[in-house]
Amino acid sequence: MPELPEVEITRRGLAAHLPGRMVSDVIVRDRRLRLPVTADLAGKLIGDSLIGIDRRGKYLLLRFGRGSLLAHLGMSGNLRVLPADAPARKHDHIDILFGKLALRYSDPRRFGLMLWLQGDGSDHPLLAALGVEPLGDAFSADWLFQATRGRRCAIKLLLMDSHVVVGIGNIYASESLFRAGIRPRTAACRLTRAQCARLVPAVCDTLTDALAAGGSTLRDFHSAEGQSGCFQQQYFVYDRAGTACRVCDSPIRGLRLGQRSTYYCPRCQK
DNA sequence: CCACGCTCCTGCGCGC
DNA sequence: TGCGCGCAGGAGCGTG
Repeated sequence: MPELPEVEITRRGLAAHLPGRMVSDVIVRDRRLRLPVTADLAGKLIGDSLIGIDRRGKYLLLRFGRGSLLAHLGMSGNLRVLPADAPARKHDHIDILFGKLALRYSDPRRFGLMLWLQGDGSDHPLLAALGVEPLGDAFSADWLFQATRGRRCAIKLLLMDSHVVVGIGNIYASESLFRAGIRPRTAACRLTRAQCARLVPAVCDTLTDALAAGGSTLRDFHSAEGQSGCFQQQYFVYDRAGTACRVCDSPIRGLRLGQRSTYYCPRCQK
C-alpha cells in the first residue's frame, strides 16, 4: 500500500528512465478508476515529451510540455517501466508508450487516479487544498503545535488528514506515534509542545527509514516486480496486536480509530 | 470550520 | 476442498 515513501521511490524509479522521451502511443484498457481516466488521453500525450516527475504528497505529477499528468496509486496501484512489448496482465489498465519502453499503470482495486491537468495543475482542487510536506521545512514542532490547537480529533487521525500534512497513511501513522511515545487516541489539542517536538522527528525518521529500506530493494525499475521493500520487517507496532513490543516486551494493543486498524504499545506510549 | 461515517474495489484469509 | 463473509486501505464527499 503506497504511502509517501513508496510514491517517492516510484518517482525516483521513473525519473531514472523516462525524462526526455517522447510519447509514441497510449493504451487505456480500463478507464474506471476512482475518477474516470481523462478522455482521449492519447490525444493529449502522443508527440509530447516528458520533462520531469514531481511528487506532492502521494500524488505524482508527470510534467509534459503541454501539461501535467496527475497520478495517484490509491491502495493497490503501481507504475512500472517495462519493455513496450511486455504482455499486459489482468489489472494493467494503462500503458504510456515511449518508443521501446512502456510506463504501465496497474491497480487491482482501482482506487487510483490518472488525470490530465492544464499547466502545472497546482490550482486543481485535488492539489490546492493539500497540507504541508512532512519531509519539508514547514513541518516543524512549532507548526504542529499550532496546527493541533482547537482540534479535538485523535492525533492519529490528524496525522492522516492530507489537508493538514500529506503522505502519512495508516501504517506510518501508528509507527510514528510509537516512535514519539504518544498514544494514537490522544486528542490533538492536548499535545504538549514537548510531544510535538518528539512527533515531528518521529514522523520524519519513520518516513526516511522506509524510504531507505524500500529504495535499496527497488533500484531496478525494469524488474517485473516493483513491490514491497523490506521495511515491513521493521514495524514496531503495525499489525502486531498481541505480540511483544520490540522495546519493552509488553503486548501490543490493537483498536479501531476512524474505521482504521490502529496499534500501540501501552507501556511505551502515554 | 469541525467531526465522523460512508463509499469506491478486489484479493485474501478465515471459519464452517 | 469450497463457499461466503469480513477486512484491508486513500481520500473525497455528505451529513449533522
